[in-house]
Amino acid sequence: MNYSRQREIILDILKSNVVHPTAEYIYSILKKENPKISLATLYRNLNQLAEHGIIKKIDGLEPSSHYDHNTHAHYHFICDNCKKVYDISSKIAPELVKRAETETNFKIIGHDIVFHGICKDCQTQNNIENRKK
Amino acid sequence: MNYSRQREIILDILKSNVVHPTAEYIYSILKKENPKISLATLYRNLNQLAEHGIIKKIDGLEPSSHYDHNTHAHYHFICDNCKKVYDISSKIAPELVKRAETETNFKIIGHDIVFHGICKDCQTQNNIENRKK
DNA sequence: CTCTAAGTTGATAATTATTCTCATTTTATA
DNA sequence: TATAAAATGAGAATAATTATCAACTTAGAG
Repeated sequence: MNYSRQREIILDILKSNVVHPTAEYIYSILKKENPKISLATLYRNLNQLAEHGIIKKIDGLEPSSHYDHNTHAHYHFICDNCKKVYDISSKIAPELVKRAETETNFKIIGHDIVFHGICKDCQTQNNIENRKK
Repeated sequence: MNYSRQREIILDILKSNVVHPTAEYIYSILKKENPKISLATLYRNLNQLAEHGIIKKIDGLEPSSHYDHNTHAHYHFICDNCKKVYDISSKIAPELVKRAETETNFKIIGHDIVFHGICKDCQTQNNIENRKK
């Protein structure tokens, strides 16, 4: 990764923000310092920084939502290979929420956990033909 | 909510699927039974079913990604009112992952937790002027 | 029953977030 | 300092989702 002034500014903005902003917000700050900067440059650099582990991209299960008829409290697992989404039961939930509430003093109404890794099918058969995306 | 044949079919498809599908996948099935059905109808009904708590929409923090310079293992809290995203530390993580692995036999590589509720600012000041979206 | 208001639909345009393309400029190094 | 690789800005393209609107359904009151 070569040096770039733009990337440095983007990283500075992220470092000075506690409430992990969206690309849109970062861009609004960015333009003050560098009105010519392109939105593509911002996205390119955010992705690049994330790939190099310098920042983290926070989102759920990529671009599109998934829909689940099971409305009981439970968690999800998405397979990195075949992209299928499985259920995981949630016995640990109440303890988790209590700890988070104590730590923050926020009122916690709900939470979602998404695990990812390799599902059983993809572990056993070297499930390349089902690779997605 | 009035009865609708389309909504019934959509719910049936969801109920017969263990690996919580995307709208796109549901639509592909849907068209076999009812080639005239509109994509808008699908999305309308998915949202409606979710609002009524009949199904669950699985995704992260709504439409746009957020970016975080803190790459240490930690969780997030998003305020339902002002939409700000805060960090929460993650002492419970190893136990959580171990339990999920035992339950599923999947290989778990990572996980994300997103809590939501009302942050401290929005609890104390009745923070209506900061309401977002 | 049957009339009517509210709910729902299909078709398609619009919107939002993000990625792609490509000619130009910048960076690192031989 | 020449040059290959990397990065940029501008704008077009894409993907997922929502909005619009006239026509059709549904449910309940009479």
